[in-house]
Amino acid sequence: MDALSQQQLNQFREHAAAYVEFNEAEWIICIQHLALLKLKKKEHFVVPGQVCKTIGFVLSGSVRYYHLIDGKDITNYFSFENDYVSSYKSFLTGEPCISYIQALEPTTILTVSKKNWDAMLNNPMLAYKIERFGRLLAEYYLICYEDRVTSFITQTPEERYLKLLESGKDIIRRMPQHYIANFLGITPVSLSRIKRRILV
Amino acid sequence: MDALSQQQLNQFREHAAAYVEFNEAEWIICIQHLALLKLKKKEHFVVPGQVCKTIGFVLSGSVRYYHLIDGKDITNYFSFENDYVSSYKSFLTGEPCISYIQALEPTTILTVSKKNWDAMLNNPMLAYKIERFGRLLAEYYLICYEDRVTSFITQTPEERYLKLLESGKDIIRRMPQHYIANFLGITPVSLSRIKRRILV
DNA sequence: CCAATTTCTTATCTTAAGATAACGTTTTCA
DNA sequence: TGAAAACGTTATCTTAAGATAAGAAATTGG
Repeated sequence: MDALSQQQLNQFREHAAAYVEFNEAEWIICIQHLALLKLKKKEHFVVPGQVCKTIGFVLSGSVRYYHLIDGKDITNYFSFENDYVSSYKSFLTGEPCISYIQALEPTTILTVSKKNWDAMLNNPMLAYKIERFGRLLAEYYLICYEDRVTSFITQTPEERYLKLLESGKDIIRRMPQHYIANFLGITPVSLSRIKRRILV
Repeated sequence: MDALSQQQLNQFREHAAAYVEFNEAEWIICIQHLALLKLKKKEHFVVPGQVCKTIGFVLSGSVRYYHLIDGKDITNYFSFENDYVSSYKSFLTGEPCISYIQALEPTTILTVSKKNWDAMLNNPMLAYKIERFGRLLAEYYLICYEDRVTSFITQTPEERYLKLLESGKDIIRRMPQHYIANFLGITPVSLSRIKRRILV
């Protein structure tokens, strides 16, 4: 486990500032709870059966969430630089994960272990701001997932793909098509057909 | 806007205790920020275009979240007694809602307006516990939505229905089938066929 | 209590997605 | 750099979902 550079800490601090700003005293305590995780391409952040013991902030690189169902690899989600990464359910509840999270390229992640997360929540110097940070973070992802559920309920695969073309530039640009297909809830073959239908 | 009875306040307090317990001093301030909303059957908690200005706790009754897409009514979600109800995205961001939330029967809801919610977050007596309450609430629904997205990605409609039979007793028992169908991401006709397939 | 509405099923037809395999292209990495 | 793996498209066949309509059963509400 390497040490975090000043630049990496600043990158996180700047993005966290969207939720909560730490003063110097708080920040000094805070950074004692952070660690750096480097993943090589294809290394896993977590695998099914394990409890996800950390929550991470992607400093660089990208990860993919996926399931293996009857031997088939099904992509569920992506996180890029400046996104957070965790199997939230497992991290929050302590239940084992059901999905894989894998680095798609060399990836550096700032991590907080569950132990340190709880320590910060119990540290009077930090508790209030960490509660707030946690609330805003959970609310952000709640909204993401709410939107995604709505898209499954109200849109066709073709409509979901068209929407992704508009608002999912990172995913479209950086992810292979068969991952995107799963993310949209369809097979790669089906996405290929949709693309052709759209051209006509 | 009627007053909340002691019993209604206790009902909420007991359920909120799963997230945070208020002492008497805090509780006295807290209840000044709560209100009671009674909805008749088919009345709306919020409609598209409106900003959702309250978050609610269902004391009794039930509500349905739905969209009108090309004139078609598509059910997205349900809340029953002791669930929370809100168009979270709209409540949290101040953007207009995109869905309807409608009472399915006479329904009583304990509500907190956005103004009062923010007031509690800014009240030093309450801020910490409200932040915590908000975090745990958002985390709870985040996990619900995460599971639901995963079910769309990894399961067939038939598998989703079988799972709901196991773990969605309230929905199965109390909701008409065409609402359940939409909730599963399919049409009512399709759900009817699935039910027959399962019997054979 | 009865007419109106809602709900569910069934049937038919259409459309699109899943499964599988083949093939050419691109990428990977040893 | 060259063999292997990964990727995207296309074709075929199968399966299931969507659209629509009709009719029976259940529920509702005046």
